[in-house]
Amino acid sequence: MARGKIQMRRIENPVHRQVTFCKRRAGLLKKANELSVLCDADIGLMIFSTHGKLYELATNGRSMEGLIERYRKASGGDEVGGEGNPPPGLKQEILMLKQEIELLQKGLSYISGGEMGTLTLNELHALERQLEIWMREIRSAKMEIMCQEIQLLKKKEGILIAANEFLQGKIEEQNGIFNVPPILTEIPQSLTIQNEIFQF
Amino acid sequence: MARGKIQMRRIENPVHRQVTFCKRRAGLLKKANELSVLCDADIGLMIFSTHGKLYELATNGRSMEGLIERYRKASGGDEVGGEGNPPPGLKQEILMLKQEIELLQKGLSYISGGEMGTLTLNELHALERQLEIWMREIRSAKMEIMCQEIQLLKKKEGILIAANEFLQGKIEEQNGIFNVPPILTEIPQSLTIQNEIFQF
DNA sequence: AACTATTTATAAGA
DNA sequence: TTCTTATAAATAGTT
Repeated sequence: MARGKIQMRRIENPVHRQVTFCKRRAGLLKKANELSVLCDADIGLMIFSTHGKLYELATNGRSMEGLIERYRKASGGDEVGGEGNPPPGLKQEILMLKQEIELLQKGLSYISGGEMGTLTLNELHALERQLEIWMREIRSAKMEIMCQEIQLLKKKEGILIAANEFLQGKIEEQNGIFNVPPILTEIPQSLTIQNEIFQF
Repeated sequence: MARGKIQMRRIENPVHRQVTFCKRRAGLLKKANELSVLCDADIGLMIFSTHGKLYELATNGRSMEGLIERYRKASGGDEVGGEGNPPPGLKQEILMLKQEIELLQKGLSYISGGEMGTLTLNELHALERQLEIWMREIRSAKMEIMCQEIQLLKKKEGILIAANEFLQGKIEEQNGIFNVPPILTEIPQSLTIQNEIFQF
């Protein structure tokens, strides 16, 4: 928000990221406090830095524990922990997933400052390949959702344009000789919804 | 912050207060999300309106419950622990990993032909970001290992070349006038071990 | 819900 | 980290 816009995604440069974290963390805490004071709201805020350090705020003299209790009551409370339902045929799937997660756990504990040498180069390769696959799958899932959305919006667009033309006709019909210019028969590219959807 | 400053105390007019609550609540949630995305931080935010209504945010695909668990460990920390004692500070790590795995499991069950609609687009975005981070980390871990290996191999190469030269000298010395061509004083680039390592 | 005149927040640079 | 400053964002008061 200054000296140029920034893209809303993870800041790659670690120094920049750290600086921004400090500044925006302070800003966020301030805003939370202001909202609390101005509107008499109780706010609990927990911020965990990438490395796990905690920054917290509980406003109006509340304790975080108290707010957590209230959260539990307010958020629908006790989820029935019960199980009752591995859809049959999925057990295979689940076993496979467990294995994949096992690999991932190993990878994560290695990555997260765990002991060196826990993972071999080969295991790292396997992990990387797995991640690439997952990433591709996630991307295509995302794409599918977005495409559906686009289809829907295009359909809506078509309907609106048709309606517009119809109304246009009506107006011209009623006005007889008055010549009313078309209102919207084509939507400028820059306003097309795709641009919003793909900004993620 | 507009059309005039306001005092930083409870807004008395209930209508103004409600309007401001809406606007600033939206702003706060947005800011929290931005901090999370830009700096890769996990954030939990609970807002209770004056009348007790809850508004919440848990970023990066985390669950509020998971964040609360992490909060408990990070803040008070009832360090007693039963057993052979995980090196302090690692418990944080473990909690974080548990959350990541939670997210991953969700993602995997979705990916692996699970029911559509289990994951929202937002959760997919979070997953994708997480995978990208892991991938980067794995790649740099791999790089480090490979670089070490290269160092090692270069050292070995140096030693072998030196030994080779030494033996060469010995032979020439013993053979007197016989002129034996050098066997290996330089390793052709194409045979250097780097090429094998980097082909992954 | 929209609209803007202002106030704030903050990215980049030092 | 802290300060500065040009700019982007948020938002108070109004319609």
